[in-house]
Amino acid sequence: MYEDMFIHLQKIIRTMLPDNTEKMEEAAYMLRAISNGTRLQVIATLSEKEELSVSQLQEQLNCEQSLLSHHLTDMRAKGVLNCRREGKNCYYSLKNKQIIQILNCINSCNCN
Amino acid sequence: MYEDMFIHLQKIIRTMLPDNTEKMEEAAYMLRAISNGTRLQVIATLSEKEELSVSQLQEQLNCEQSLLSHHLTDMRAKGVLNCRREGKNCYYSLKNKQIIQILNCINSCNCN
DNA sequence: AAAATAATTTCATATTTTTTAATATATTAT
DNA sequence: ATAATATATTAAAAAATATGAAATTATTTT
Repeated sequence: MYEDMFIHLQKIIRTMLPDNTEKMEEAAYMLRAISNGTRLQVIATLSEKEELSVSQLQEQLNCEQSLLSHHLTDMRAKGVLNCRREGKNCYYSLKNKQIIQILNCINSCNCN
Repeated sequence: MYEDMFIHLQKIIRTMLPDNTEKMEEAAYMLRAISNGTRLQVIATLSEKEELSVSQLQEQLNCEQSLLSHHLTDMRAKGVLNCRREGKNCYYSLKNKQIIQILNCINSCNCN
């Protein structure tokens, strides 16, 4: 559905004004695609391992097969992840590594 | 409940590893506190106007009274917003302006 | 071709989140 | 004290999301 969720979200945020209800809804919709423990784990794992099959992810995350597949399918549909089939396996990777920055930027803000 | 959602989220992210399920869940929980159109609107509006009463926000966002109140109450509980009573009015403000950076950083990342 | 493996899909259920309506509380104005 | 205004709370309904089980598809191995 979405080519690249990060770029998409970025575009929305760039052009959004507080009173633009639609844009805000869309940005929220994108954020919700990652606002889940398992999904954050997927993102964090793939930021380290580059590419992993569903079963490899399953092992790492200790997540039930079907549930993980549901999450992966949806994250792919929303442009968070990429998927490549090789034989029996499906290898998932981050569509855009910059998505990690959503986490990193929070990390690197100089607070007081 | 949470003193400052941003700081809290920051701490979690700083110390989180892909395999730390609990931390990931907590980070996701925090992100969900802002992954909603109305809530993003509140944040964006308060980043411009500093402090607004519920009815002022209501007007700006064109959001039903009770619904807005629910959102505000929850965002306050999760440390996103601050609230100050003055007479009949309750003035809400961002607890930590850096929360805008969650949006801004997405905006300012140099892509590809 | 049958069995095995990897992953997705479908469907039903559970849980969470959002929304609405009605009521309650707190403060100020009359 | 009563009425009016601003906001919060409670309770219920509606909508969205997450979860798990079973069936299905795709590919490889035997």
